[in-house]
Amino acid sequence: MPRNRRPRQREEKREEIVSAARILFLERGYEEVSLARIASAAGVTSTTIYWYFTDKDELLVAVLDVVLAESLQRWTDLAELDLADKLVWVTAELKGMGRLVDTVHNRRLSSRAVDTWHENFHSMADALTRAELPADMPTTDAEAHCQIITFVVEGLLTHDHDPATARSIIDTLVQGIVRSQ
Amino acid sequence: MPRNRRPRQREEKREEIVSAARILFLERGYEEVSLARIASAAGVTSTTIYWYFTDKDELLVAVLDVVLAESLQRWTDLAELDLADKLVWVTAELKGMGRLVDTVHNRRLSSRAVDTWHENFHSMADALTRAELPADMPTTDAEAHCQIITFVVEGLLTHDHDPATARSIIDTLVQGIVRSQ
DNA sequence: ACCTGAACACCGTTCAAGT
DNA sequence: ACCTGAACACCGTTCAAGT
Repeated sequence: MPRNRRPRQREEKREEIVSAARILFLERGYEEVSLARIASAAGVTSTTIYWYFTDKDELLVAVLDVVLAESLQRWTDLAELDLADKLVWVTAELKGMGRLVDTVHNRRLSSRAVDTWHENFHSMADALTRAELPADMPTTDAEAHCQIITFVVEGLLTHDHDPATARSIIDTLVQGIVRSQ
Repeated sequence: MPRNRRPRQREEKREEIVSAARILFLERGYEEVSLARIASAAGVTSTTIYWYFTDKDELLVAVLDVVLAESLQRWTDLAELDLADKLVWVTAELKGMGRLVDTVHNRRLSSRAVDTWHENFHSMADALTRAELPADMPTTDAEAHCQIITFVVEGLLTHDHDPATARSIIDTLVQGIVRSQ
């Protein structure tokens, strides 16, 4: 089926570029890695990247999408844990991702694509967090707690502490929520 | 007194560069503003900036220092407010500063100077926050609450919400702390 | 001591040209 | 459709030269 082969190859080349970018972005940081460096790691020329992505920011979004999808998949296995354990898991799972968080916050102001991804990410994180809170919690309180949880997780990711401190911060946070009921 | 005149002029020129950089960094963002643009706003050549600062990051640090010093000065007038009101004031005072917060987090990974400033900032913010918590609060709890407060304030600064939502988030946060006693 | 203009190495991006 | 090499406009930074 020749109709299938081309799209397939295109998809593979695209994934090679994304996975090269992913490794380098996580290792050295978005602004530190040139498209030329990514291209050579993916076995193409830097201009070739523009055949697959409109610009560097859209390549970043593609990387964010795969990273998020993988984490989201693992999140599903956590159903039986309580809130504190889930939050500890998230900070551990996304450890070493602090650079990407900073980059998203930074590029969002210059790139529509990154800004949109960021907005979508937060609505998703919000919905996921909301589901962890007691169903009978008043909406206003729940929304505030969601924001606080998100901010604390982002803070933990971007400021890295040792696991014990992180655990203590999360416990304190969760106790405040539980006690509010 | 000719011994005084030169240092004075040097100080003035330096301040002109810093204040030009400050305006532009806040308006358009650090990475969006070239040294050439700052230089022309300050009435010099871009290479002249290197006579006063070793690189662009050190100019950023100089801007951060004056902005922080001014905010710190105003902070002193708040002695009689309670914690929630102080936090609301901080988020309002530093409104429009979100860009700088993102930039610091971003550049800290590439610049020793920015990283050091960031560390100092957090020890200072920590000490200031600690002083707002009840003196009889156990150290571990107090440290955790300090981190949570800092993360929430940073989150509010970098994700801007309308004042009412910010107020509600801060109230919820402070209630959790008060109830923990 | 202070400031400049020219130059350097690099960057993301564009484009005409190839297959 | 896909990929390239050459070129563009810009960037932070360096440096030899001026005052």
